[in-house]
Amino acid sequence: MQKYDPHEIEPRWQTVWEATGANSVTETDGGTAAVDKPRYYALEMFPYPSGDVHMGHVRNYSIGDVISRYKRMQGFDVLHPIGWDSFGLPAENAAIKQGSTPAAWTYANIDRQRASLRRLGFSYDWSRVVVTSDVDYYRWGQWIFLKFWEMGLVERRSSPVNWCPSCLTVLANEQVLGDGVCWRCKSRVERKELEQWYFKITDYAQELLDDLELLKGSWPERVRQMQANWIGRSTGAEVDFTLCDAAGEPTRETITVFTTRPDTLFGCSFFLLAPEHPLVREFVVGTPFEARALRVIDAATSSTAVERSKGEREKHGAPTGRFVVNPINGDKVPIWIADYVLMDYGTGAVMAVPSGDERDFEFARTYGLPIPPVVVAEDDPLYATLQGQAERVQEEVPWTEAYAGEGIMVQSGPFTGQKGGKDSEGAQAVIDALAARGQGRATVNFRLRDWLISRQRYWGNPIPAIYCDSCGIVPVPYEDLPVVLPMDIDVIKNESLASREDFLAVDCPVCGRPARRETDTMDTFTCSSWYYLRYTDPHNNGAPFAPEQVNAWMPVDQYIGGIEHAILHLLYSRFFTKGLRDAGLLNFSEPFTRLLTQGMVKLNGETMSKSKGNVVAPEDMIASYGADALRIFILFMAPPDKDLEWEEKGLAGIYRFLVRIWRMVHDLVGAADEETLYEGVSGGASEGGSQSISNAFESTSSGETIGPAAREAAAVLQRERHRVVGKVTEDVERFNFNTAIAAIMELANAVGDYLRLASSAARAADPERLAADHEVAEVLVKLLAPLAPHFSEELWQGVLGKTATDSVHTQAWPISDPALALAPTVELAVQVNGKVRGHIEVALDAPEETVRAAALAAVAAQMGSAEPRKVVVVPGKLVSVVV
RNA sequence: GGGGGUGUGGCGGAAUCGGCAUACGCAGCGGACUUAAAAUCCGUCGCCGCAAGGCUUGAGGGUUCGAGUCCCUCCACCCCUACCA
Repeated sequence: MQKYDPHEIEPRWQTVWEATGANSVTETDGGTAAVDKPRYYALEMFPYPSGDVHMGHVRNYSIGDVISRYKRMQGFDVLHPIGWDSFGLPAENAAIKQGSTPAAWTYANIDRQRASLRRLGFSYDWSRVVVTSDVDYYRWGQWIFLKFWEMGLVERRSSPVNWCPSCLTVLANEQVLGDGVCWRCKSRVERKELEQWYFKITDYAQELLDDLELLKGSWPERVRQMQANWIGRSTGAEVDFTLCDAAGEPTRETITVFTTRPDTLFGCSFFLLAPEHPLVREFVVGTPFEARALRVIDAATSSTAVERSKGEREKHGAPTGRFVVNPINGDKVPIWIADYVLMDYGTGAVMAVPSGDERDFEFARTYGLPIPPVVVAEDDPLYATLQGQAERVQEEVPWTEAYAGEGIMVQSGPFTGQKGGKDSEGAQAVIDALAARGQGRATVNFRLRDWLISRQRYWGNPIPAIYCDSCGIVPVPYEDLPVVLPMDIDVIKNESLASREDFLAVDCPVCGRPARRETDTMDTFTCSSWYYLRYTDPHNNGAPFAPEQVNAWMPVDQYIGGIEHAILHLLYSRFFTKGLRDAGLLNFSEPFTRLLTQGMVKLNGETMSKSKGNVVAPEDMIASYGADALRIFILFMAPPDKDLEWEEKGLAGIYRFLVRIWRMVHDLVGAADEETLYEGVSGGASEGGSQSISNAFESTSSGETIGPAAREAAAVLQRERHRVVGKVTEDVERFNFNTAIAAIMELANAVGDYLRLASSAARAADPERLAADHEVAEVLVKLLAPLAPHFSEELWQGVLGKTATDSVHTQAWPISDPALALAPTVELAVQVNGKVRGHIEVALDAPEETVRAAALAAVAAQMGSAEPRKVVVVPGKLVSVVV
């Protein structure tokens, strides 16, 4: 018997599988002909080539590989691709640090990661690799940009953004550190008004929200909730307030606000504008209010969006000296500037109702503004006081905080007495009254903002636009694509696309005169928003993908990745899918039918990270125990969606498990010899010895038949086999890989019990026995095939005597016969008053009366003279006696 | 503040529909084998107790013949999100 040597076995099978195209899909003629196998698209989020493969990748890709291999054995034609998300800022930073170019650094990392993924034995179709920084890919990203532009989904407009004056680029909010400095150079980030490119994802806000319903049950609830919150739909009303001139007289102009509580309109005692609101300066310049107002504006605008939301909650504001008229009651209320009003939500203007809104309440207290109560809880003493009161109370309410809940409207003119609250009858009544006068209307607001996609960065996909002095901003014609990104930009010398004349210079496609190219590149999230579509047709030279290919494979049946992408990547991908559908290129609306978000791999309760110096390198683990053991271990230690605690001893245990199976399979088919059968484990740090041991073989008179205890063990094994096949199948379907592996271990334990009792000589002498044993060995190896592919293939072809054309990975998944999993008798627990007091063994099909009698007899002693009041018989489980 | 989640032995975890809590593994302990060690194999392993027995799924209550699981109250921790009008 050969020793289990993963270091020899694993590379050998990897080479064979690649040479035979074992992991490619079976369709042959471009996917147009019907394939008799059902298709299955298994996808893991592709890696960013930031360095070596880490344990998070191993976990992510192990999950995907088990699903892929399992589905293949179930008879599916499986698409299981891999690629690299290779544009992005880290490449530029690393290039500067290492004196290299982003391209050189990126492609070197891809090569290293590719080698690691190969060593792990993942069943990728290596002929379909997609690398987003390859021109063959990103040119189609440009094509999609143009398509979206054509559809009106691209917009170039001005808005306040985070700007790093040292890096000379806009930064995403998450790239601004908590104290308002650039994550890379630590210089102070500024708010700047800049023209940028946007994708109008808000056009799809409602559909992106509605379609989350389609994903119910197949996406984690958490992710659906996060997306729903992010989209943030609010129902309410727009209300038009009439603006007064500097003298305080009403004009014909109005300012519109959005509110979710029109029922509180009578409680509006002041009116707020965001510091960035264009009207603010107009109001205060040259007035006594100017100095104070400017201080508030400066303080608010110099801080970043992040700072403004994370800093202390103290509210700052200043009066503008102007007034508006409340359309519902004609009240003239002052306009203030407030730093908690956001310019980019709603209209940038807010009607303040301090009695009904916590923030307005705080602001009113700070600046001594009135707090008239308008919606009061019925059981609040204030309700009784105000109910019949004719005169309006503008003074402070006796509350210490605003009341934002449901209640009854008071001091609200004709609406007094109606129910108030969010989406209440009162709210609807107020909307109707406003609408009748043309001063308001029901509306819906979303928190979702348009997607700012332009970056002043070199290492990204160039935006295909041209600036012409006479024609303005012009799209690059489709036939002129790709706009090729120069690979040799010297980021160390601070070179950029803007400094490259050969890139910049272009003739205007409309008028033919000299023009300049756009030098901004696209956010890398645009690259990852459609890569899964390209996998279905990765070498297409005439289009991003052919409709028949993409529609045949998509949507992805199972998507697997980290929870950190719960919002951005997954939302952007959903948007792209809907956009491309509306472009007529796709016939589906959601890209990922099922989503699994895997947990993190931790060490001593902490996330592994280079900076903490607690990284466990997969390559080291492969070197010690092999890829198969590593894969099983990472799946065994926790359910896939939970964080898992790394423990090297656990990995050694899995290695021992594999060695044990290795021996058992040899033993079952009579390929083991006493000399080597129980040889020591040679993995890890220890050297193996070669001591054989004598087993407690049951002695038989002739040595040619197995004894009664062994026969019983064989019967148990047979039942275990069917039970475990059923259990593993169920568990893999549910992604409970940890319990699937535990079940295989249980089968191994049954095999061990059997082998210990039945001598190899006795087994060899009985052809029927030998055939049954061989079958058990095959089942064991097949169950392990998705988990430990090399190990299983070696046993399949090397020990079970199968041929190379008969790979274990093309075998049919084993079938369980539930009837054969059942023992002839079952043991039932007998409870007396809820406590287990005894056990009985009864025939599987024993009638209830028999079971009942046996149970009562078994606990007669415990019951004493007491008469049973009630007896509950739960077939196959227990008998519960009440006395 | 809002949303989501988690709490079970020394540790990772199991219990899928309300039915014998602690499967499977790790660590530990005892034994066999060995000059010895490693490895392997066998046994043991929730807590208290010499035992009989009692107790045990974050705490407390409830429903039920029966609750880790369902309901109520509370505690702790984690994640996400946040001046969204």
